[in-house]
Amino acid sequence: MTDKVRVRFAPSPTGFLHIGGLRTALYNELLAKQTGGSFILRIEDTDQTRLVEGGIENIVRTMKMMGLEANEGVYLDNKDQIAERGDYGPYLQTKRKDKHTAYAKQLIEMDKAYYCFCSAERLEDLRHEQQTAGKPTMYDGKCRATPREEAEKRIANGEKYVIRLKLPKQGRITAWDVIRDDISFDWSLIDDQIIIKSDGLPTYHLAATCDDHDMEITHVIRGEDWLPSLPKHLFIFESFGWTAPKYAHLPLLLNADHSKLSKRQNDVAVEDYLNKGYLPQAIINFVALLGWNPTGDRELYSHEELILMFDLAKVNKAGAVFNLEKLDWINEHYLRSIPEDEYLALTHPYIKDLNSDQNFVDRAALLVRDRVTLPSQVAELVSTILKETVDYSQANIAWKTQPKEQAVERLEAVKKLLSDIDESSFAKREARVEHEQRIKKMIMDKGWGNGDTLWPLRVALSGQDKSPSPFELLEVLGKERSLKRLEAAISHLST
RNA sequence: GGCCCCUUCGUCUAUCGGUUAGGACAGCGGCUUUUCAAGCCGUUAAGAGGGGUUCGACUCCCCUAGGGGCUACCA
Repeated sequence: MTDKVRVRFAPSPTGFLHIGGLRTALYNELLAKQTGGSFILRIEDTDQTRLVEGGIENIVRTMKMMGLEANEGVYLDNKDQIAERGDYGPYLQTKRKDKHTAYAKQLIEMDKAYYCFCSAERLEDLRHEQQTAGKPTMYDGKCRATPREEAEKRIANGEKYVIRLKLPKQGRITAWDVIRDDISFDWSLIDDQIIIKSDGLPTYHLAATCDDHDMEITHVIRGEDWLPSLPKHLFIFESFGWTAPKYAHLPLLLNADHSKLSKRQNDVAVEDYLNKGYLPQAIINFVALLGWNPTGDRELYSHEELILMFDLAKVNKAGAVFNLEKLDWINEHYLRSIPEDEYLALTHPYIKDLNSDQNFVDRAALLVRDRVTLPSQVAELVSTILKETVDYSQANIAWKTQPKEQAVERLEAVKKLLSDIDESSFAKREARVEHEQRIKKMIMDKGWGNGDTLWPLRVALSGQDKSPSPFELLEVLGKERSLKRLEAAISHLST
């Protein structure tokens, strides 16, 4: 036995990485990294009816994109093929079928489990009966007393069967949870859970517990929806005489109406957020703080800082509403603080076709950096600016009630002022300050107002009522484009 | 219905018996300003209810209410 922390994220490959699963994976990873332990990815694929083609690859790939890579278990090799690493494999649960079968047999030997021959129909009828009688719906224990020899004979005769846990029928069990402390349950209300299905594969309850033991998992960090089945899991550990891992049941992620986060009300796939352009570090930051906070007076943490500060015992008990406004705010923050070239790479796909001058495109993108929440939003803000010919029909070039003639006069003056500057210093990066000083000086000298000069100038350059400042626009457009637009605006006003 | 869990501003949260109950997002207001953003400053807003325990409860206990989860040969 090691005393190192060994934790696992164990999704079932039903298609995609769920945002709640991401947080579970993250908390596992944080604990592992913090303690120098192992973070294991195990795939729980025992439900053959719910397998989705490519589901495993998708989950692993998404985790990798999020910066969450398991150092043990399932991964994708350099040919993008599912592979496994580590000394506790296999890490694909169905490959462990023989182990599970053996453990189930052992439980039967120990009289901690039994064969059950009840048909799905009988079970359904039973449930229905109990329901209408207002009683708890659970297995009535019909096969519990069937002698093993008789059961084995029936199996030999080809009868279909499942294996059920033979749970105590009286007394209480008190379980301990890192987040919730003691929780106790009445054994009489807990169902004799099926652990081996009629297809021979184990259910979660057997597979997860046995695998956790075999893999020497020290902490099971999983969603709160597993809390009710904790006694069954502890029963399995106890039956084998194994030491159970520490359990930490995470509060659920919620819809706005406080129901369990669902597809109907929210995007629940991590890739949905990635596709929209949310940055991995923003999603991680956001999700980490849903249900946990190291101090309460700080919102922005890098992955490394989260690793340093994470504390499982400080995780909240109550569910957390998944609120996109905060995610937006965090994303804006990261979008503005990443290196320029990263920002450009993110926005490029949305705007690269708007103008053939890619340098122009890039600088326009930079112009609206503090106006966007998501990279895709640059397109709308920048499309008018990037068009070589500006359409003024939707814009007001003249300021407020300013006469057209006056706007023309101001534009002519600016045009004249700018035409003497040579191209290279016109468009250099620091030029916006020079443009501003120069133009404002002229306005002062002439005794004009800022508004009646700068508004027409800005709209002439951008073609938009709302846009970045004229000085920035001049710099980004460069001399030729700027002068062309001034002319165009003047002629638009003169018609 | 039964079992289990949960309950601080609209939302995410801090507080681990003594605070003017703090921060953040959103909202609102202001500053700046040629517009819109950004930025900066300010501001509205909370301990579900009722009992205890205690000199003193958001904090501990009980009850009630409300919410959620589970109740599958799914995880």
